[in-house]
Amino acid sequence: MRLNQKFYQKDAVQTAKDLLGKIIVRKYYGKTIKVKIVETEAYCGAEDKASHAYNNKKTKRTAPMFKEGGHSYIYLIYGMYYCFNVVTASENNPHAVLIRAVEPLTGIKQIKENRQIKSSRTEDLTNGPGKLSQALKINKSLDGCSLVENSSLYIIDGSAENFEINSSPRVNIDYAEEYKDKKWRFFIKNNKYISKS
DNA sequence: TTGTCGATTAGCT
DNA sequence: GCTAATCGACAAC
Repeated sequence: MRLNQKFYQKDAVQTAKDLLGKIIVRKYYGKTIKVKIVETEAYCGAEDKASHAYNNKKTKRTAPMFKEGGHSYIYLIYGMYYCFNVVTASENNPHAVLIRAVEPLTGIKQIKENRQIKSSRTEDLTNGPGKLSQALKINKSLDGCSLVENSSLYIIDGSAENFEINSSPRVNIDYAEEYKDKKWRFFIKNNKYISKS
């Protein structure tokens, strides 16, 4: 079942943990790809120095972060990769969860078409934020859309499997001073699709 | 209008 | 471990 509005109305840290094990559904040209979320990072409100929305900085790029929980926030990084975030909490309270890695479930043929990599390892297809966006054909046209209403990108419940959640400091945010050591990166323990050990 | 640089990745040493 | 690739958002002028 699709996750409802209420699921996203929590702070980013709580939602980041709750999103582990959930399924992202991506549809285009009549094709469907499903992947399981195995790694996330929380970016938490105006106080978080690692966040693009630190100090309530609202710009053209960060505007979706100020929407109500349940919208997407997608931006271009390093001129070549997109990062996919899920906006959480309430309107004008800029929380977001970066999806860092997923495990392919269905549509692996489509994913391989989108990725075009030399490596034959399935693990290399989606084990990083830029990789999974490429794999799912996620781009600016989906920026700011509602994951509760949109029919080509949304998130559903996972299976009732049990797993253990690990946490660690977030990746590549050395500039964030006292916030860089916060353990706001969450991942499923022992899953081989996470981006780094 | 211009210059800087990033919540990354792949390929090479 | 190191670094090029490649773009638009952002801030300074």
